[in-house]
Amino acid sequence: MTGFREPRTKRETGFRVRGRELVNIKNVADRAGVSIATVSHVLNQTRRVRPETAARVRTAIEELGYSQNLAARNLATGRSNILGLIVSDIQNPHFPELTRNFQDQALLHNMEVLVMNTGYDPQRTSDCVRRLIGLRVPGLAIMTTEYDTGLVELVARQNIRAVYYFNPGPLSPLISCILVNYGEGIREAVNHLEELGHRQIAFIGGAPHLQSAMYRRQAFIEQMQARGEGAMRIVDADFSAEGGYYGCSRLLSSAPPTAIVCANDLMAFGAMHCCRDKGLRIPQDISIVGFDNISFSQYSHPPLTTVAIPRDKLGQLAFKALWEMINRQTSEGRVIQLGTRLLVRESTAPPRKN
Amino acid sequence: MTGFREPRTKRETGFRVRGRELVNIKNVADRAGVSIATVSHVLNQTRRVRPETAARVRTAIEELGYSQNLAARNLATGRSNILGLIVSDIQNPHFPELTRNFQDQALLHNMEVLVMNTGYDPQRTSDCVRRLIGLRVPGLAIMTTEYDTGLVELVARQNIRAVYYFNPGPLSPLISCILVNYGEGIREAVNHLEELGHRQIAFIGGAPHLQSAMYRRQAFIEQMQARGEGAMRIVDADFSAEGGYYGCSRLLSSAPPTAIVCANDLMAFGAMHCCRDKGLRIPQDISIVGFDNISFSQYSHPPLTTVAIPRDKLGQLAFKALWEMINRQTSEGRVIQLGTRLLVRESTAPPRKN
DNA sequence: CTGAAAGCGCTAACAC
DNA sequence: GTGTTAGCGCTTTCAG
Repeated sequence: MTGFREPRTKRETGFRVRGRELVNIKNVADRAGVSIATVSHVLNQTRRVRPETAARVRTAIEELGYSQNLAARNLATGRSNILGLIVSDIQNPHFPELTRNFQDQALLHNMEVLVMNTGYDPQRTSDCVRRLIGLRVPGLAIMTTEYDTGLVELVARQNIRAVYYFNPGPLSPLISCILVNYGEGIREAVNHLEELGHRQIAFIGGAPHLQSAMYRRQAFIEQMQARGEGAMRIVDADFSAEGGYYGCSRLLSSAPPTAIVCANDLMAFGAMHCCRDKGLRIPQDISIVGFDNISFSQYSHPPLTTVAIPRDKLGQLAFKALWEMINRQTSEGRVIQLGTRLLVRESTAPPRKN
Repeated sequence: MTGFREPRTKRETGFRVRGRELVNIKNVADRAGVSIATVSHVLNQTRRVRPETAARVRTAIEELGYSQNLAARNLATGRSNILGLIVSDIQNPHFPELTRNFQDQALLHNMEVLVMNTGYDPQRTSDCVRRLIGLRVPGLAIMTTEYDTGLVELVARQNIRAVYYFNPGPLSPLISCILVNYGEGIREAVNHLEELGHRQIAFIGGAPHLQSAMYRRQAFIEQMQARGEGAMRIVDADFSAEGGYYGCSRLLSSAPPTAIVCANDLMAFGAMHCCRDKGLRIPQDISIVGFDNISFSQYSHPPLTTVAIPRDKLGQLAFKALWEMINRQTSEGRVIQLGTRLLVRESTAPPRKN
């Protein structure tokens, strides 16, 4: 059936065969005069090794400049030390802040984080997931609010733990989520403006197909209706500063409102800029409220009144929830509800008396 | 010497032994009625396969929901499909912009990007490199300006291609770099202010141990001296908005300058904020210039005059240089010189007449 | 155009 | 406390 063949050439010189390792665990073992098992165990501290032996191994590692091949390790153990983190827009400061906290936590547990960017495209979220599946990541933080149908199932089928930033449906030992109470935040914002005396309040939303944009938009509508306000104007933009600018310019083109609530800070920046370009002073002529409390919001001029998501916690909580599932410390995923807090700063004031 | 032992249990049921793959290349091969080799070649298009055979394989892949194990692939080929990107501060918008471009390019070439953050700590740069070496990344973009001695050598010894954001010493087929002409940028900034009539120009620098901070600081000193200006005040901060704020407050505490050049935009934001807190109007009472042209600089109020690094190109150029080396399209690394351009916006104006 | 099988570097079960 | 070795899933050489 098949021909017999001499074993292929093995490493004989110090050079690499077929582009292989410069120095591997075998070399270290030889140098230290121990078996490769011992080296492995010293490296991973997976069983007791006599101190002198361990020291010899470590010396050999040092001398040879050995570095463990993680691909091999991952293959042998069947799981990778890389976690996936998928975000909507790495250029929106909200996400770097989250990313940093997530990474810092991961680092403490010797995990790497592969950050992927979808640009708010649900299709790309699934693409990213597929790529991460190939890497056999043990866990995934999907911190985008947009997703294709079937995404959650795709992940679960691979037995990968995941934390979502939206409601992924029924929980399981593989599924957790972090839910921000967008509605409450928007309500606070509207209440604040109403209490200041505003009646013409407009809203600049995110792209209407995004879940998080929908929630905020819907909450705005409900709150305004509850207040019995008819004068309610809504434009949809795209969560970017540019979008905020153009959204605002549309609002100002006829019957300008006295206050604008923006679905995120980035759009609020754009809106502030637009207002000034039209000669409106903030907050004397028009009040602006943002959402997210990205670190820049306090450095804008005037400092932006915004609905704060506890962003320092976001990345940490996501990691923690993921880690618990990966290490099976929970029989079931978690639902983490995150409240918001209105930070009143100088971009809001009572409307001008006419 | 060693005992004989029956071969360990093999996969017999559809279940996993020792936590292994749910579906692997073998399963696909069996299902398609071909050999493993054929599946591999269909997957990677590394040799001609009869169309019908290929189709059968693809059907099997589809039906089984097979996803290639990249750890195994990487182990077998001896190189990973992950590139490392090390940045100083993912929360400084300069870096997300760079990151995004780099990642977009990488994606086009089926590469993943592992982004790591050093927080401006040179020690952490080396740590990151070591972790990436373990992953056997084929290439590394070290876009930090701070580094330990020996870093370049550490990387080169592992035969890893790298692009640096500083001058790494002699080039080699493994080493490229992107050098921003900081000095020229600072000179433009100072010239601009001088031409407006400013004589008391101060400087807020980055952390003094960083190379990029040094360059900018030095250029400022030289340019001021060349102009024969004695009234030159310099404070060192840390490239953050907070740092800019406190640096500025120190400058304003005695003999306030009429203009401030900041070593990056983030510090300029902080400085602007501080000026306003002290009752100074920008630009009437004091002019501010930034450096980097992060996307927010045009949304600040007033829009920030800044020295622009062509940031859209930065990530792309870094990737391109790396890719060329990885594919040995160049016999030698590249030195990419990047010029800057002063964007005059509304944060600068002639000094007030006394 | 296709298949068999060696081997990538490591882990972990088993033997001593 | 330490060593031997099967096997992780894949690529790729060699043989048809």
